[in-house]
Amino acid sequence: MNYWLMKSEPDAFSITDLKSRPKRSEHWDGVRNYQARNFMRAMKKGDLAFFYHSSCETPGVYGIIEVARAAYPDHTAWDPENRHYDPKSTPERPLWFMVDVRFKRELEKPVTLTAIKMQSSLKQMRLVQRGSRLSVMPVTAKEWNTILKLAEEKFP
DNA sequence: GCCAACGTTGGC
DNA sequence: GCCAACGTTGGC
Repeated sequence: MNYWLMKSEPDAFSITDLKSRPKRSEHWDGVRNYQARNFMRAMKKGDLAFFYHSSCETPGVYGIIEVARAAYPDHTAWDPENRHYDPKSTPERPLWFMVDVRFKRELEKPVTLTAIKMQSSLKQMRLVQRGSRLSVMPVTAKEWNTILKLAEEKFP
C-alpha cells in the first residue's frame, strides 16, 4: 500500500464536496503534468491519499481519501469545451489519465502548510521542497504518520 | 496582485 | 539540442 497527496483548490473541489457526492466518490480529472500523471498511474486501488487544499486562505491537509479505481483515460482531455482540453490526447491514444477517489474522513483539525513547515521531521517532504508544484505526489509512510499525529494534537 | 519556480513551446 | 518567451502553480 502506498501513500499520496493530492492537491485541489477548495473553491473548485474540496473534501466537503467529495463527502457530499452520491457515492462519496469522484474521478480526479484535469491533471496535465507528466510527473503527476505518472504518479497517478502508479496508484493502486486501496492506496490512501491526503486531500490537500491549495490556493486558499489556509492551505493544508484537510482529509483522507482512498483510491477507488486505478488510472484510466481522462476523457475531459477530449472535450474541446473543457478547460483542460488537450488535442494531443485522443480516445485511441490517451495521453492523460485519472483515478477515482473515495472519501474516507475529514481531519477534525486540518494540518496546515504552516504546521508542516514547522515540523523539522517533515523538512524532506516533497510538498515543501523548493519550487515543488506537483498536484499529485507520493508521501512516505513516516511522513504520513507524522501528519496524522499532528492532526490529533490538541495544540499546533 | 505579486512573483519565484518550473514546464512547455517553437524558432533556429 | 539550445534557449527565449510564455503559461501555470501556488504561497504570500
